[in-house]
Amino acid sequence: MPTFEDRLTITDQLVSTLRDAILRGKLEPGKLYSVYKIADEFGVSRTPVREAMLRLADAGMVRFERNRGFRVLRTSARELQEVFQLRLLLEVPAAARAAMRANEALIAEVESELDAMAAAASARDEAEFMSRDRVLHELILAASDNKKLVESVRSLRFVTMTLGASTVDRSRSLADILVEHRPIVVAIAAHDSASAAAAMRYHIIHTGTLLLNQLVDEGRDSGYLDPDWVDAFPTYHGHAH
Amino acid sequence: MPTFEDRLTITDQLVSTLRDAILRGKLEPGKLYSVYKIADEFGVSRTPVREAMLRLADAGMVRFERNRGFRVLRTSARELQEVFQLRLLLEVPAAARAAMRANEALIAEVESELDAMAAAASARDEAEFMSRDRVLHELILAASDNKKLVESVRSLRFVTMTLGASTVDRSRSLADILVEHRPIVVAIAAHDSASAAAAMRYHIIHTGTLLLNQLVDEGRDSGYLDPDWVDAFPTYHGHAH
DNA sequence: CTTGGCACAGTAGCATGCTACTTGTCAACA
DNA sequence: TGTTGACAAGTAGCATGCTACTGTGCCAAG
Repeated sequence: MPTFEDRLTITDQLVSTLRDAILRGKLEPGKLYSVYKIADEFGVSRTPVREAMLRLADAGMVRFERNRGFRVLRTSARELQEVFQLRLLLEVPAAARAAMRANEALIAEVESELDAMAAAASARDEAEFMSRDRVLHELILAASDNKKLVESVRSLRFVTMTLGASTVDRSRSLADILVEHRPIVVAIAAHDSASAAAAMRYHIIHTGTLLLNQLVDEGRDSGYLDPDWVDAFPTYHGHAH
Repeated sequence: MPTFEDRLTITDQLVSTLRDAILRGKLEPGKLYSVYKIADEFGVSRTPVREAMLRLADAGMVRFERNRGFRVLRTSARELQEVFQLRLLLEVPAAARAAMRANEALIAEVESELDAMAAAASARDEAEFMSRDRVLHELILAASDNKKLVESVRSLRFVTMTLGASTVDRSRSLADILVEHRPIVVAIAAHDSASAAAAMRYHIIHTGTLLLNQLVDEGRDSGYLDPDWVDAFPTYHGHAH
């Protein structure tokens, strides 16, 4: 008896839709919205909208304000630093472990994903590129055989993705980021965990630095920034470079 | 004008209450419950109960089953391994950083907490002991100055706390666990980050091993267990021991 | 004894009703 | 002009109504 996979609830669909809306800037940070209006807009009742927003509130993307509405939260530079510090702690060892555990199937997958990223980069298709980037990182994380690790990083990444909608010339950054991924993939294919770790570390540091600079350049968030955030935690580095 | 702190919503109160109920075994793992009955029991409507359970479902403590109820999930050995692998990745560097950043205030706090743990241990007050243990770990994590790190570990710990209610002689383990905390605190007070990392690593490994063995001894979860889970990820160790 | 189907009770998911509270407006007034 | 205060609009939070769906038990047919 083929038990059908539970069909998605309206709430589940709204979580994705509304999260995308926030990430794409359709719901603007800092502004107040109401469950009433969102529900009308989507032609559903208030309940699933509220439940979806509560999930996003849990993830730190919005905040409910009693009897006023909910506010889309602006990612602060501080948060960005915290996220990239955690990604260093999690993804660098994960890359090393992926290199240790890599089999032919995984190697084929990551190489295929890298090719797709290259294609998206030369096509200047930023959305596709970012999507492929995410998948590649998740492949590497999944290879470490720890589901909670994958979930942790996934939720961390949502925080940073809010910034993707800003209007900066990315053509160069896109190529840059691509170049950083190749040594990770190569190291994994060669079962060279130290190199994989080093390459992943370099990549995450570079990406984080770019995003932080972007935030500062935009004049947002004059708050405290730790210039040494990269070396805040002692970590497994792979080899020095 | 003293803006009063928003009074807690019923949902917020229920999240704590119901989570405690699960951790204390009042809601039994594997059993099906219904929002209807819980709502009646607490004298509130179904909505806040449902919203609270949805938060716990997000945290992985329960799972809703369509038109059937919600099931309290049993922590599997697999999950336990994953949690302790992540805690190694996060708390060991955090301990090292805490040692680097420690000031008089922090040192006083952790030492005070350690004393309280010792008192609770000799009084065989397991609940108090576990509570102090949690606070000590959170102090160390908070010293790393990364709120998302604190939150990540906090949610990870909830998963393992489900096991606390089982009936095993803990008097020895209690003393054991206390002994492991002292070198962490001493290293932090001495600003010796390598020793702090090594002590934290040893502690987490020992605690994880104890809980895993307990699970296996109880015959639960015959599933796959990686005997080398400790060394799965290359990490910063502090010094060898 | 086995099988099948059929009524029945119980539930999540969604829709909607209701209320206390917050904020903004604007007129009356000092 | 500046201040106040009643009033209106809008909202989250909670309560409740409604429905399609699920598993269970009974009973009859084989």
